[in-house]
Amino acid sequence: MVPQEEVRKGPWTEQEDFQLVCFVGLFGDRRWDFIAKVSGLNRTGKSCRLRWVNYLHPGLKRGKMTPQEERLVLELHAKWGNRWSRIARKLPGRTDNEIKNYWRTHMRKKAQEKKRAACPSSSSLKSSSSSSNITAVNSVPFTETGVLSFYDTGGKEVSAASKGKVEEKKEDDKGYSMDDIWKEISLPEVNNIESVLYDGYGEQGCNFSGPLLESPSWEYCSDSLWKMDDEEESKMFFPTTDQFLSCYEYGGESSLTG
DNA sequence: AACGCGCCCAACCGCGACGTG
DNA sequence: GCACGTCGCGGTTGGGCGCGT
Repeated sequence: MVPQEEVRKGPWTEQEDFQLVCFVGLFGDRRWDFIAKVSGLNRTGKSCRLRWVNYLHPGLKRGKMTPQEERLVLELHAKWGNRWSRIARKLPGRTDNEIKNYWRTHMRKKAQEKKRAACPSSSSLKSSSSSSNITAVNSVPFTETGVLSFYDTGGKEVSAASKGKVEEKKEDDKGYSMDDIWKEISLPEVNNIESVLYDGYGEQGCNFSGPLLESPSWEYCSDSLWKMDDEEESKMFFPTTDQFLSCYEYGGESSLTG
């Protein structure tokens, strides 16, 4: 499955993003190897999939986790351990990678804080940032020594707590290029995120049919591509090339040719 | 102002699961 | 039943950026 030419690695360019978005729009987000080939991107299907799932998917949220999401992550991690993708399915707009990264950084920090708290002698408690918002730290799977074994799966201490709503939040803290892309596609500003992380959110996958849906041109995929059943896939509507490309003013390089 | 450090996140890798011929 | 190709997941890494000294 190695293309003739050398496979590109490393950061994606806007042009590549654009191409990938186009081809995913045309062929769906299943046939990654196929997309990788026909798109002309010298990327592996794997790389394309990752880029789409973690960055280009229209339903993605960006920005910091809300306290509710943080709680949910804690809770679900305690329940399921490092099943990041599974956890991600309960957090609309969040990817497994994002959650994984979040857990890695934030929870490690918490572990250190807790460790320090357990050993007050080392009183250099400088920790600053993200601890302020988290209220459910108790459910973090610390070991008995107080040290968080980061990659230990949790599995206990499931607090029955907190199924919260995702609060509104501003997500503009980073002006990312893809945001510009979606803007270019004339999408409305993200409305209030009222998506409720209710208990029965369901294993059938995240449903972005709500306010997260940003671009009208993505309606056909926004709630199905994220985690799509085969059945849904078969029902899925794909626009024609013209329909799709017109959304992007393809060839007009008005949007994101770099 | 310069430097060092830590955080954050995008991307890669390896491996197992799954589907198909 | 087996081999091969593809996909998905979890773990890891490297670079950019912000903040503190």
